Amino acid sequence: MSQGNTGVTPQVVHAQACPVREVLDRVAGKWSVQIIVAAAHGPIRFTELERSIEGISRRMLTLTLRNLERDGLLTRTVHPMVPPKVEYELTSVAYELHATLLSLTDWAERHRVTIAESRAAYDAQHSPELLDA
Amino acid sequence: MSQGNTGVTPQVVHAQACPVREVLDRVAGKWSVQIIVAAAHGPIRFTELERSIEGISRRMLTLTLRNLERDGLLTRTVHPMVPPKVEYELTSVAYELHATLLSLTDWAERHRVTIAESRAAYDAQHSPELLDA
DNA sequence: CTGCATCCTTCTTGATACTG
DNA sequence: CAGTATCAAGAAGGATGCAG
Repeated sequence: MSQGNTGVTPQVVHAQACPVREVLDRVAGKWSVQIIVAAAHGPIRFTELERSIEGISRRMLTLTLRNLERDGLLTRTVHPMVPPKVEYELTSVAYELHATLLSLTDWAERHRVTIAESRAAYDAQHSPELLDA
Repeated sequence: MSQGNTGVTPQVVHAQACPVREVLDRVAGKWSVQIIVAAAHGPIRFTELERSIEGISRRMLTLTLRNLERDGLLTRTVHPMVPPKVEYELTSVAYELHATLLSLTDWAERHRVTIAESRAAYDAQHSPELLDA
C-alpha cells in the first residue's frame, strides 16, 4: 500500500468507470435523453420533437438526432411526400436504455428534496460565513 | 390530435425529462461518476483519488469533490494531523446512485459492440459517400 | 498532503439566416 | 417541413504556480 503498489486498484476503478463513461458520453448532452423520452411512445417527427422539447434549437435537435442515429439508438425514416416528412423512432437498444433511465429518474425523484436541502445548507455555510459574528 | 391540442404531450415529456436532467446535470462532468465509483468501496483520500482516476487534474478533482459534497453525495472529513489527511466517503444517497449506475454500466456492456458497429456503419456511409462510383 | 487562484484552450450551445 | 451553414458566446477542462 506504500509504493510497491502494482497498481491494482486504479485499474479496477478504470475498468468499471469506462463503460459508465461511454454511456454518459453518449447521453451526456443536454438533449439526448429528452429526445429518447419524447420518442419513447412511438415514431415522432422533427417538428414534433422541436415543439415537445421546449428550448432546443433546430441546430441542436439536428445534431443530437444525428448522433443518436449514428449510435443506432434511433432510426430516421424519410417519407417522400411534398411537404417532406421524416420520422424518428427508437431502436430496441434505445428502449432498453430508456427503461434503464427510469431507475435514474426514480433516484432523482426520491432524493431531489434531500439534495436541494444539502445544497442550501452547504451554500449557507460557505458563502456567507463572513457574517457569523 | 390536430391543432386543438392543449399541449398535454409536451408537458408530459417535460415532466419526465426534468428529473433525468437533474441527475445528469449532477453527474454530467467527466469525473463525478468516476469519483463515485472510486469511493464506492469505502473512505478514500484526496491523493488516492487523484491516482486512482488517472487523467484528472488537481483542479478538477477539487471542484468535482466540492460539488459532490455540496449535493450531499459525499462527506469530507479532515483529520487534524501534521501531514493533513482528508477522507471522502459516499453518503447513502450516493450509494444508491452507485447501485443505479450499475444498470447503466450493464446496458453499456451489453450493447457496446452493437453501438460501435452501428457507428462504423454510419460513418462508412456518410463520410466517404463521395467515392461510390 | 490538500487545495485555491489564474490563465489559456477547447468543446458545446445558441442565434441567425439560407436551402431543397 | 426538415434541414444546413456560419458566427459568436460561454462553460468545461487543463496547466501551472503558490499556500496552509
